[in-house]
Amino acid sequence: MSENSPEKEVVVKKNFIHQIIEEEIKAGKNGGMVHTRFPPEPNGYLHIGHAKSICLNFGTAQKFNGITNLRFDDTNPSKEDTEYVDSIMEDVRWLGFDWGDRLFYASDYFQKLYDFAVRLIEEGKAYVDDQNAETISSQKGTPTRPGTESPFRNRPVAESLDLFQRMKAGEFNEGERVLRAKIDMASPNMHMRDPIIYRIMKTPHHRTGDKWSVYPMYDFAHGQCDYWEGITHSVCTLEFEVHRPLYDWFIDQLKDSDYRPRQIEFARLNLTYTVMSKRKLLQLVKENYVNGWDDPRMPTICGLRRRGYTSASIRNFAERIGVTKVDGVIDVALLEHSVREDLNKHAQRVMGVLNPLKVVITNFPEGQVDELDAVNNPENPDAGTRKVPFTREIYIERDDFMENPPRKFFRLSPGKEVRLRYAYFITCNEVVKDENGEVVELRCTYDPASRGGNSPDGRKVKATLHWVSVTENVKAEVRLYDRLFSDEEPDGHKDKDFLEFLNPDSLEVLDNCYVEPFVKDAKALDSFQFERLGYFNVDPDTSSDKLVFNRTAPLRDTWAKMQGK
RNA sequence: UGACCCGUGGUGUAAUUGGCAACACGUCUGAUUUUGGUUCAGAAGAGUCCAGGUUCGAGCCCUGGCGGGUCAACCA
Repeated sequence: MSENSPEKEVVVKKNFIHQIIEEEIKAGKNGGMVHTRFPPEPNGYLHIGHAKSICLNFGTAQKFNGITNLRFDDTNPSKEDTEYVDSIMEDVRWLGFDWGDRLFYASDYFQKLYDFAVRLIEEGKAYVDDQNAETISSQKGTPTRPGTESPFRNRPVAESLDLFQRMKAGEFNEGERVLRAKIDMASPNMHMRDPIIYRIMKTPHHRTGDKWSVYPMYDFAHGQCDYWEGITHSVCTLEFEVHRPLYDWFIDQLKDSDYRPRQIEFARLNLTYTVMSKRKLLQLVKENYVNGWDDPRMPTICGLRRRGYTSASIRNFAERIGVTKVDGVIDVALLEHSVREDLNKHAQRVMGVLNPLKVVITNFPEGQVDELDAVNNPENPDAGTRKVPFTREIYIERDDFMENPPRKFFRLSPGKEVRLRYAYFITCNEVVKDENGEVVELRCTYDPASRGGNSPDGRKVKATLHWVSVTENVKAEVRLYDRLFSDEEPDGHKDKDFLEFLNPDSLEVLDNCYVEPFVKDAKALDSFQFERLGYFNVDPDTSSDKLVFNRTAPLRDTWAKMQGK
């Protein structure tokens, strides 16, 4: 119904990367071509932080009439899997982006990468090191102290060549030898201290099987892939800033013209009340703190989608937050605002009662069904109207009745008259309680002249209540979500684990809810506004005999806010 | 004590590249309303981390501090 709203395209603001590109184009660089790439590692599901990167990479290319490649950075078979490849493609597509026929894998370049490594050895710019991980690491030095050179650093080229070939042939065990670039063990940049560029791995690769037993490291693969694909702008997050000299060093060895990809770093997205690291998200899933990667409380793309977020709202959000090198934290309220804005314009309105309280209209004929007209979306007259059945017995929201109301409570209470949305004015005459003193039923009378919601005598009422017929309805389960963590920055505490801040009330399941018949044929992911309550969408758990809704976001609620004070 | 990066209302982003700080979210008023939603009108809130300097003029340039982040995986 409103999963996507492509008609309203996102206005792309100018950020510092666009500014750099504009200047380059003015200077005639790359013949005015802009070619970006989105390079996920297939070792987890995409989250809202990746969405920012996706929108940046694809959006930037679109802005400058360029193109974007999708490239899986699959250089570590021990962590990667095709399960993730599929979900990543689905998510990028759902976000509304298209890589055309430019789907690549770092593994496509394994042979070229290997050949390039051989060339570096031949040129005396790389060597095989026989030392183990601990030894190599101890020779690395520290950020303030230079490292020491490996005893194998100056072994004959022929020897390195032979050993590297035998590493590839599988003659050695994992960890026995590595290939290192010969750069500068005294560099103030740790990444330039003879970085390891190939390691032995015997784990089968999800695409190349057991063809290889040596795999390139990220630093040795990424820039070269960019180069071979003709990428002009290699946009990545801030933590790769210190890698840039190494990225450039490899390109320097490789390039045979003026062309070279340019790495530009930006700040990754952080959101209040959530964690964003893949490791932590994986932990939440593995240890069952949530129900899978697509749990609607997760900041994953699939979680947000299941929660009812539209791709348009995520694209708008990505645009709103901007792109800079300042690493900060975005208020989740901005994300929530983005969905409400989109859903307000597009969501079908419907009435649903979450915590039912039975109301008997004593002067309404028994057995009669009154079909009333209701507006489908006040923001969009073209959405038309529908019929809602009204009967002698209805449900209203428990919160909409108070026996002893405070001054500002406009809703129903003994003796008071309110409007039932699209139906009639009713007055509460009697409160029926059970033996515990709990209100179990209200007995009201209606004014037949107020059909449709207006009284001919011009009488005003302060409140309009939503309602659902006791006999004409669809029963449903509704899942209410709150933030997963109770702390603004759950992983921002040095002395406390982020799990300590898990919100025990992040999920509330209501299984005695009633919705008007209109929703009976709703399909998974369809979005609705339950009037006065919020936006809800149909969960895929829905079956033919059980309708399940997720609350995407509540409506702004000034009454709740007043009470909170 | 090293290298690199960053520092503008509560939060995020802007500022025609040197011309008296704007927009969004949030907050608070008020109006409208058959959703205490939406919409509309308005308000409060920073003098741009600090100190010097250049200049008629600095958030933008220079110098020096201070604060924060990243980097010592055979991860990406």
